[in-house]
Amino acid sequence: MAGASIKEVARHAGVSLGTVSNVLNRPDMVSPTTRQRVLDAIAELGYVRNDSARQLRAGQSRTIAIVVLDVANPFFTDMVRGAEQVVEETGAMLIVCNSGEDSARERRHLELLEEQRVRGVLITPVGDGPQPHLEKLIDRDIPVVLVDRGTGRASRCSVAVDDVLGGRLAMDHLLDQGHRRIAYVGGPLSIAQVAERHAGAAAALEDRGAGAELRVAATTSLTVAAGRRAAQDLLALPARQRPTAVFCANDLLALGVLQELTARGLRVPADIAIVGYDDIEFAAAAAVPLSSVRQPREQLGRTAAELLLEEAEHGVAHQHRHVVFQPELVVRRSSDQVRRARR
Amino acid sequence: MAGASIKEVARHAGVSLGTVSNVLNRPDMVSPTTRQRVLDAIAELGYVRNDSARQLRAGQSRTIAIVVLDVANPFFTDMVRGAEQVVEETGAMLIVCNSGEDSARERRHLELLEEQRVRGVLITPVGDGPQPHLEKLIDRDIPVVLVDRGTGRASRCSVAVDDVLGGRLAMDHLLDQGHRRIAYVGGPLSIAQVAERHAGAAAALEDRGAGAELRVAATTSLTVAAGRRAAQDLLALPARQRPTAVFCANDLLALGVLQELTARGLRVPADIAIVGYDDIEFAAAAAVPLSSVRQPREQLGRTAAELLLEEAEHGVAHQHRHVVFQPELVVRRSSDQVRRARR
DNA sequence: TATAGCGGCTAAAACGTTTCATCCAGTTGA
DNA sequence: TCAACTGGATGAAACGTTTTAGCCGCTATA
Repeated sequence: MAGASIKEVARHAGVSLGTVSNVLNRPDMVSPTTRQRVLDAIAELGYVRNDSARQLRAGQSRTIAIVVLDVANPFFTDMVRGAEQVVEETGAMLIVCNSGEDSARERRHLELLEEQRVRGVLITPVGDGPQPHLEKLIDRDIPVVLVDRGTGRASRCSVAVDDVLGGRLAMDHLLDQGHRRIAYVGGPLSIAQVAERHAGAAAALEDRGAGAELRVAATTSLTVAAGRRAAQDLLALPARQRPTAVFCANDLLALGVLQELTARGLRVPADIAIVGYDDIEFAAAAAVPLSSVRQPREQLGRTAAELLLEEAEHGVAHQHRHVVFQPELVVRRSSDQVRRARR
Repeated sequence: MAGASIKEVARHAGVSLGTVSNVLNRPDMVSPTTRQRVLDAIAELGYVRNDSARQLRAGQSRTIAIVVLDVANPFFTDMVRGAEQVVEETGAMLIVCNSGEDSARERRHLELLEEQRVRGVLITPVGDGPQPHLEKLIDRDIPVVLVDRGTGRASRCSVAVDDVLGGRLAMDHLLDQGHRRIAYVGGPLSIAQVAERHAGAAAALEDRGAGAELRVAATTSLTVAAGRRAAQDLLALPARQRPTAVFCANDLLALGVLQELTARGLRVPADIAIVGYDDIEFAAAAAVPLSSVRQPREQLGRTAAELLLEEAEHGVAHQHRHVVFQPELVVRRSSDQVRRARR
């Protein structure tokens, strides 16, 4: 029972091998009576298609992969859910791979995906430099869509949110609130999003921040724990260098900073204001509700998946596109001086 | 360049097909000089193994799947990370599938996984009843390990946390704090964890809760949004029926309840106390730090993966095991009457 | 000197599909 | 009555691996 092949089904139903295949793939090309005989045989033998053989013949799988930086970061899981919606409508399967911000793991995953001849890859790449493994996929005509990551490259589609603008929004807001010593918490800078959000903040400062300064507190990853450590570093500074506001590269960091500051007895935003990035669901529910730069998380995943499917379908005729969404600042208590007064 | 097969590599290196295969799979069986010739050819042609063909021949893939109830729930992503650690050490690949608490999607995923002849499946099943698709996998000798879900069945391994005990811990704590009208927020009850946590709470009440009552506020899913709706329902009750404490089936619900109560101007824990379940990272960082029943999230994933690999390796010789971890109550401000007084 | 053993390699079969060229028996049209 | 077509089925080839049996030339042993 376990492991009947198409051949045994054929024998059992007294028909040829090709006929069984037809029943499976274009049922209306076979007469109702034989079709039924075949279906009965299938049911009786508990036959299940062997996808390896199918793929081998087809040269391609019906699987699409999404490679994210951190599967435990709600920003990415929301993105995954968006992509899922689109992919599953087509009967394909979305598999989720986690690079964990580790470029060796990323490479390993891409190698395996290439061996599997996946139909396409959605990826938020770890590094910012040249991406030989991605190029290799593209050489093989496996469509690649960069997610949450713009690109000048004409060789692939991309879906991104304007991170420079996001950085500007956050910085402008903090400057508006009267802050003059501001820290940017994030890292590693090799992650493009981290660098661009910083660039935006720096540009805003440049434009109008006479007398203001932006210090970088580098982290090694984008997690709550890293945020806590960064906060410790900031608190170790001499009082007159200590920032009055912190802009974090993502919400996990911001939550970590918030936890550590609170644990050390500082008040947010009275002593130090915080702005995060992503606006994950938990930002609004934090001990002090977190101001954050909102990204259209599910939309990002949906759009990326749509571009990928389009490319997979149209092949060479496909025109690469670069979709850029606008972020939006959501001000909550963690950076709101007015409410602070009211508190 | 895109799509060289082993055959072309062989021709290019002037050697037979089997030799190339040997270079790939048991390099020391082939002499250094030919080995190098083959490796050169591989590099030059950009050859990449075709996993479909490999699997077809092997009859099995090197992929392990984990099917979770909600990929956006940090509890599950932590579990996934635990499983990843173990699986990747073996060179296999872990693919993450999301059933979204939807049994049709779960079935669809299992069908696809079966077609792919995955080496094994880690799953937190949606329903509690008989599980025909799981049985089907097992009939096919595909190992299945139930995660976060105990079972009496002898036909598979399982890894779980004692949910009845967890429910007891939460309820005992609330009773200790003097609460007498308590609500259990969770659902659907067809999810075993939901039912067992409730059972534990009910048992605790039975044991010692003279004069106390436990009302069930059923939800349709285990999300923040569902928690908010449940809180609205509770607030719609006449004042004298309104509970003074809420025990939630997971932390997402608890955060939702917390948000809604706060938005409606109620104080936590003064007006209503809350205890959650899972102790996800965000529980401690919530507006009011959340008491929660802690589960060993990553450990759960690691152990499950280890059991699965063991079964996959030893085949029939394998003895099914059922590992049960103990949960632990973490009391924070959301249910702490002492701190409430101090506040 | 015959024999056995061995390292290194080859040739061919097998895995389970899908597809393509054929074939066959009816039916239609002239 | 014959040719042309048609719907429904068949048989075989092909996809790219891995594995197994076997071959060949060499060395060590008796």
